[in-house]
Amino acid sequence: MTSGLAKRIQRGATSYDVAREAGVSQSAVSRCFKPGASVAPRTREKIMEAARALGYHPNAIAQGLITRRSNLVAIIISNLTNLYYPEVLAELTQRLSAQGIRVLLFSLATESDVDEVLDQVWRYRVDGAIVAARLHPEQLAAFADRGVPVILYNRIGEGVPVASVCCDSVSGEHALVDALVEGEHHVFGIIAGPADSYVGEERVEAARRRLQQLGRDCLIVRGNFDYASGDAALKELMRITDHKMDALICANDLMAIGAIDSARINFGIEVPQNLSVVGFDGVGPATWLAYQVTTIRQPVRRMTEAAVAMLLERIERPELSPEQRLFAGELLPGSSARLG
Amino acid sequence: MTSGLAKRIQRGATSYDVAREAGVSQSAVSRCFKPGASVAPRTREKIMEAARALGYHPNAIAQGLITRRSNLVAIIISNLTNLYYPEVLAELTQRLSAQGIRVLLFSLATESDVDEVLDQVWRYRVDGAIVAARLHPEQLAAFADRGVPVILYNRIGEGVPVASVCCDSVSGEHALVDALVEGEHHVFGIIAGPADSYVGEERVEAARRRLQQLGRDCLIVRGNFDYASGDAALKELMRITDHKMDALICANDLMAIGAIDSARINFGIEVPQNLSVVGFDGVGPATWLAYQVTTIRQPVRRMTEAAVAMLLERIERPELSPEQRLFAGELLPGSSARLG
DNA sequence: GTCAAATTTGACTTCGAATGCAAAACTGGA
DNA sequence: TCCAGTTTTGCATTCGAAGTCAAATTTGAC
Repeated sequence: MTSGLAKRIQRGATSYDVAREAGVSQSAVSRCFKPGASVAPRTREKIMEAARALGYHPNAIAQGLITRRSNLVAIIISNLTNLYYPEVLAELTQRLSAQGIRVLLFSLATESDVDEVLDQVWRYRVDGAIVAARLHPEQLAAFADRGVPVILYNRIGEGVPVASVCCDSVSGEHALVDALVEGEHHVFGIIAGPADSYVGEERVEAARRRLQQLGRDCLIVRGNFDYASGDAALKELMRITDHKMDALICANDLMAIGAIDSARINFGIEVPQNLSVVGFDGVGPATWLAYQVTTIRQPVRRMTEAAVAMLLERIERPELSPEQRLFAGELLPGSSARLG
Repeated sequence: MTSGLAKRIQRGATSYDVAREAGVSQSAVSRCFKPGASVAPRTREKIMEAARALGYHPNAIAQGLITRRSNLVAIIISNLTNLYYPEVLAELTQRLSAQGIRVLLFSLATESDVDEVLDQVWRYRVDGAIVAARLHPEQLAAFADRGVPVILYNRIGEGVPVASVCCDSVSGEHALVDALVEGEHHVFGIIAGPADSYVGEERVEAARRRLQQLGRDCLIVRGNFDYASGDAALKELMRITDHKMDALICANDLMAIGAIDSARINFGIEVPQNLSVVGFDGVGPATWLAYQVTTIRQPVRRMTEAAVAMLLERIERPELSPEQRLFAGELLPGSSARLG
């Protein structure tokens, strides 16, 4: 093994190296790695042998340049610490991988990062993007301008038509509210999500409307989707209802869990005997023995599958219309609420 | 705006387009986007103006090809569902982003995927990799062969010298065991992690040894790092100790939580009055009111910071030796154990 | 063995930005 | 105004694989 050869391996052998080693042209090597190309069996064998010997792997960067297909998809997620997203991310990544597509991950710490992130997204010429973060209409429009298909996850393009995959907040909250009302509750509280969360607002609005339709009032306190804010919001609700609240609707499971712990530990309230609590998402801890939260489980597998399928479709056929797919969640009865 | 121009924007304007628009050469455009290059102020202005008008963003793919620097780093994680990893992933991604480096994410569903993942890693000519998954020695060696720096996260290269960042299992478990022994416990149980987890084995071995040094026996049952296996392992331990176990050491927090719930709910055992439980990691739920797990909190921020710094150093200077950095965890006293 | 058809192969160009080098354009001092 | 020195600019080449097209080879029918 010459030093030149060793260096080649270090830097990554090229198709020319393989061609020389196998005594063929670079074109032949290229064809050999392209499924369905015309290469004689003997030639293919020689080339594969040489490729193995040199540790050759086609340079995806060079491929991307000439084919104008990077096989990269950007996944943009704002808060990975929301227990719901890691599962989504793992599913998306594995499904995309299975389709021969790599994931360029962008995790946003603050809103202001978005433009920097988009700059990078454009630079890498991604074939598409899946977004679970809040983007401005102009930012969404930029995707369309550049012909980069996007799928929004659990949010819709506000004002801009964008393809999206969502879990139906309205039907989910209806089911929860109906069951709570059947269960003979009198004072309803709601813990909302942060004001900038699309699903948070949608869920709360759906619950509030349904309660209204059924002739019930409710008090709303804002949280920010985490455990501590569930605790804090519960305290606030107990204060303003003079401890009379007996039904609590939370915009996600994590706040429901915070509220349950707070009720039990800070107030000595029994859940569900004296207070019914319901959540939304169906994340892991919701099913723990201590909580068994009554909640709506999002069909994550079906939703991620749809997101990937829709994205791939649009990469192949950019003219497809911005379909919105809405998935119904499943009511997990749990035991954190007395239902009718 | 001509149709040709519109198309250009669609496909992504090139430096030639910008050059033509600004009336300069492609080289000038290229220099204009390279920090510290020599461009006259007036020229720079013209170019930037044209770039803005055309929505030009340098093609990172083409840059990567010519400079042999993709500015991509692979992050390989086996189980994102382990509550500990999302936090690590978010930190790593944001820190790398801040350094102008993009993350190519690989999430492994099964062991067997590793070789496919590595194939892709080679194809994309990543500048480096951060690995929180079990790789065979030959797989690790492949990184060295190709001159791609790797940092292992919470594991070390078995047999192969590889740079790594770990949280010190031994000192952590020593602290926990010492405190438990001080707390007058008599029957010790351990819930181990899955056999293929490096940190799992290390933690259990450290705890077992320390107990032995202090003259205590212990019973070990294997779990797999999730909530359900904490529950199952607790049941098993209660059975084989004839309900006499009064101290339980878990290889991670999630199993500790499963065990606490199981003890309280399935056996009516008070924690920590009748049973002390300790964990490891310091993940979010460990601090919830219902648990307040006595545990070792890993210094995730410092660890991820170190991992990124070490990786960047090695990308610049590949000859650097495979340093191992060990971070001490912090004992979170919690209230799931009676300590001395 | 011949010849047309089918298959396989290689030369050459392309993708878009970076860079060495030489030419061009400035700068300021005399 | 001229010239040496400096800064700015453009030409031409490069990175590595894909794809077009024409040349070379193989195939098989007669």
